[in-house]
Amino acid sequence: MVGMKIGELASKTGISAQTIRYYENIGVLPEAVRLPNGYRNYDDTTVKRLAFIRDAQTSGLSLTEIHMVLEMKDGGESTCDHVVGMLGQHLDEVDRQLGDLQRTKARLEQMIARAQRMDPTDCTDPDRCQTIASEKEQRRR
Amino acid sequence: MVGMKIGELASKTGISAQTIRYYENIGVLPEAVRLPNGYRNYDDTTVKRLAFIRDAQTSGLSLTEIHMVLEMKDGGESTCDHVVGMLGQHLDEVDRQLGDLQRTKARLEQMIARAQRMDPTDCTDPDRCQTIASEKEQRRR
DNA sequence: CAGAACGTTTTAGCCGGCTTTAAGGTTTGG
DNA sequence: CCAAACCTTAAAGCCGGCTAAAACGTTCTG
Repeated sequence: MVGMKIGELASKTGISAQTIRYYENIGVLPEAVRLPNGYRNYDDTTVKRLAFIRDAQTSGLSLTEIHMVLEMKDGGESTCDHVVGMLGQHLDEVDRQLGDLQRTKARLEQMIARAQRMDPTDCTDPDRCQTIASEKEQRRR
Repeated sequence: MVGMKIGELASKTGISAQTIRYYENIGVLPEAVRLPNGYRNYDDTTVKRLAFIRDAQTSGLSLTEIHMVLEMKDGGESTCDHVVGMLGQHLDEVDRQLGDLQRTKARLEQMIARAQRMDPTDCTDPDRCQTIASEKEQRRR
């Protein structure tokens, strides 16, 4: 089993053949070696590389960033410092998103609670929804 | 000040004129009344409606969902039950996203910690990054 | 030896929420 | 009276990460 075609690589990795070609297009995969008939030929290094891509994606890295890391690796540079820096930036971003999401959650819970103790006949203003209206507006009432 | 043109509405609400037209296109704003010269003319109900849209967006509702709520309101139906149901679904979704994000955060922290106690000369495998490689792979080493 | 099941390419579409561009018409200020 | 600043429309572009379609060539299976 020295090589495989794109379909086998796809079923081995769970990544569709179209997506694998797309990855080659945008550069996260190098140009594949071709068989005499023009078919792409892969070996296990590409299986590993795709696993790496999936891992990196799961960690929230974009394909562009993964591309950058892989380019440096392909160029033989040491990437650990760079990778750690990028991961730190990502962690910051994830923290920001967590904060946003927690505020959104609090908002939603407040609104649901408010809606449940509200008289439905209050729902009359055609340009306002008492349930969704901002807290500022709510306090003013 | 009985009416205003789109520019004034834009500066009053902080929502750009293009976006306001876009909202009219997709239906979250009703078709604006026109002045004799064809210019859109707005009053304060639209200011309120845009504030409502921003509030609903901040609560994580998509324009499509906001559109649905506003359509029901415009049709005179009581929307509280419906809105509460939608908010509940959103809360579930937000919880799911929070879980994802917390797992991602844990992953990132683990990777950063691992990278910092790692020997940079280990960074040799051209298809693997020791820092980003999956936990499963890490344990196997 | 047919036809299914692969492979190839280029191109376009999707999601959401805008933003930009092009090519005009109207109004306002000095 | 002219230019700047507003307004109008329709259409295209953007972000990311694919997915699908069309139109073709190759290889495997019965």
